[in-house]
Amino acid sequence: MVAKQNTQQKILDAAQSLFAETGFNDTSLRQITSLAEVNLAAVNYHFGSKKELIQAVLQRYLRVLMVRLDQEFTRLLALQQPNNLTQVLAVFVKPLLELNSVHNNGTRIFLQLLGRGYTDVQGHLRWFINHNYGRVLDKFVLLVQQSCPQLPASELFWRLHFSLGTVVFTMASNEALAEIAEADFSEEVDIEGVIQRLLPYLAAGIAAPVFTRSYPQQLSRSGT
Amino acid sequence: MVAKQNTQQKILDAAQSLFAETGFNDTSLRQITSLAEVNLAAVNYHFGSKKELIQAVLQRYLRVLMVRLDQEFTRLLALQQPNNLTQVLAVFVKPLLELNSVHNNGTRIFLQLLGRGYTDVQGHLRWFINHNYGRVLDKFVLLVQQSCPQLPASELFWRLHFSLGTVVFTMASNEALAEIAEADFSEEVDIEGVIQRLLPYLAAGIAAPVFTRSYPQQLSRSGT
DNA sequence: TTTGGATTCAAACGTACATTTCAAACACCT
DNA sequence: AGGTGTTTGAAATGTACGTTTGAATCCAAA
Repeated sequence: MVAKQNTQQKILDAAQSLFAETGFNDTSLRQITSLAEVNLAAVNYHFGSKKELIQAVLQRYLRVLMVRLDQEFTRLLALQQPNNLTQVLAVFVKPLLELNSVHNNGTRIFLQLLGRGYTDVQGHLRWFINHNYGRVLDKFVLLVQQSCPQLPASELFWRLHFSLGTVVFTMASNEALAEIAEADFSEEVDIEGVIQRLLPYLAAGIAAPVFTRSYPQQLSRSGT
Repeated sequence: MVAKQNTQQKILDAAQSLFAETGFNDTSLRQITSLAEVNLAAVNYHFGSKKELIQAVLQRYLRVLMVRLDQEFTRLLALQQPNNLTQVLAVFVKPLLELNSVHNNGTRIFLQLLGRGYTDVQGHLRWFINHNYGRVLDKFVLLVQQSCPQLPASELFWRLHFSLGTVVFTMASNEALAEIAEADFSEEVDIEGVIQRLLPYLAAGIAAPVFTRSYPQQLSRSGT
């Protein structure tokens, strides 16, 4: 009984690190089982397939995160008043940082996994999250809508996905960026610092004045 | 002579589409040569290896784009005065759209390739671009610095990479996003429209007020 | 028309992968 | 202690990949 849990945990722990670092497709079961020090067949025995292992790795975090996010969103919605956009975005911070209780560096690993998932296996993770947690995310969209009533729905759609891209890419490149930042500015980079740098950027981007047609015509005045 | 060019072109054309759609690692030479209707060995004969094919695909666009960007950056720098940030960002638009003359849908394909390259093969493309075109990009950073003199260098570094993430992720997910947008808002989505939507978002994010330590403490007080 | 380098072709090579198999080892229950 | 269902182990299976090979074919210059 203990042994089974142990093997599953060892696989999950090894898998998440390799997945976060190298991506899902570029990490082999042999690398995972070798790092986890378990037999190659253990993955298929305990999880069925590589695909299901990927889901299990993500679910370990998503389950915890989404419950917490749902709480926060529901709380803000209950206030029955428009909330400041930065406030709305800031509710992500605590639930995300609490993922460190799921596992060491859980926040960083989860966000890296998210980045990998959205770019590696095109469309799959997007569908999975929307299918399982769409109701939670709808609350978030509603909150943003309330705090930016001037924003058309389609513009909001694009800007939220721009923001998703910002987060996801930043986290997928986290290691490289942190290295450069430490070399060029000798500043220590932890995941919380990056998140805090992200918030004002995202808030300003989402709430930016909307584009009007006259805009690009002005720009291209010196040519077509 | 004609035949050789023809085969190389056919390979490049087939490869770029598949790379953009499926990613570099998840596209096999067999898929490429099958779509191009050439022999499997042709890739290794004409390009040496898959890695060199990837570089050739990217270089076809990078060469054209970087020359044009360099022109624009140099022109703006010569003005000897701070330029509006939106103006600086807008200089990307024309050179990017001119990639459509390299190939049909060249702009979309190149940006998708860029997205794939920055996330698929971790660090490789970043190094390649920095190594070959670092001097061009430095001019861009200088321009942004001039238009946002209040921004510390390290903050600028992060925000430019946030922006890179926004662009790159948006383009890598372009197809999925366009589908959703058309289904939910029945709006036609072309690459130019996405770029024009991106500009105000990026400009606002980059120029956002800088984060201060007291900031999150204000937030938890329930309102600004 | 012959020649010789450039290109194409079918086939094979070696490697790595996810998954399966089945016997051995294990843990728990009576 | 003995039997049962669960877990582990080493090995094999079949598939797909990037690359290589060497003969066949093409094509322009002699």
